[in-house]
Amino acid sequence: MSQTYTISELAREFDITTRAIRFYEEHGLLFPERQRQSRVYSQGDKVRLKLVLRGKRLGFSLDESKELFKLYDPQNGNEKQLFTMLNKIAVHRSALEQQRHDIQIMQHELDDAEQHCREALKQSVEKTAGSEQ
Amino acid sequence: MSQTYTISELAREFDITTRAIRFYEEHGLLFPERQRQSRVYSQGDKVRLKLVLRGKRLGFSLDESKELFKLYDPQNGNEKQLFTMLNKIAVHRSALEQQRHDIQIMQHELDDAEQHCREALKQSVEKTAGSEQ
DNA sequence: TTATCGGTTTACGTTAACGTAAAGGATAGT
DNA sequence: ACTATCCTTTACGTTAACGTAAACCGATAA
Repeated sequence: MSQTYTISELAREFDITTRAIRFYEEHGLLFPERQRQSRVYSQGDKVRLKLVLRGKRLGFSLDESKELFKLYDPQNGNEKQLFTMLNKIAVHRSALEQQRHDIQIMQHELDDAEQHCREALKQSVEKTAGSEQ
Repeated sequence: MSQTYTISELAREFDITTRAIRFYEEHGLLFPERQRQSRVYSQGDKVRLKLVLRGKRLGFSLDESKELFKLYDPQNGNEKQLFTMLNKIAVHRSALEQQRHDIQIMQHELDDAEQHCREALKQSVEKTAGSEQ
């Protein structure tokens, strides 16, 4: 038997609320089983949850993450569908490239901002030192 | 005189609606002047708009972008504020690092997905070829 | 002069992603 | 038996980021 998890275990581990986890299930991102009435989450559920949260950090909507799930699992349909998939993969890929680019630029901007900040701080400290007796 | 822009020029250039642009102004991200009643956008406004949209692509909220503006412009306050700024810069920086990491992983996942997809496609094509006369 | 483009304000509508609260079942400890 | 601790469902509330529509002003081309 592979390990399973309760809803609050997952909530603790990923630092989210149980409400959010149930919400993700409601929207078809998780599929826990049941013991009596309680939800029991599999490894697969945990992985999907991780993917959802990673997507969120990149600004993906839940629907977009759901789309990615479809791309990841090997549900190879007919040829037309496979081409559609390849297309979607390409689209996601270029979006990620754009993001990488955006991040690089922002990092440089933060570098500049930090430098300006440090210089201003230096000035400030010197002035203070100069006015001391 | 440096160049200025009308609202619809910016809308076209960045492929957004004028409504969005006015919304950003309402929330203190842009500060166009007025000619009669019409808004006139400066280079600075254009740059800020670009920053906002870049932020959006990375999943930043408008408030977060607004915060970044404060970090970028040289409004060096007192020392305490400067330290606060350095702190915020560090926080943003680590968020960007996290995102870079997330992107790398997702890119690998897309690689895998594409490979699986191509293999399935190959199988499918071979089967079709085999059943031809 | 009338119609057509922009542009404007005001204001209500919408969607996503939960938060929050109410009311209650199941089980374990005292 | 009582309390506490998880879990459940149901349902209304909230925030961000606009969309959409109505009603209107000002310049300009026919």
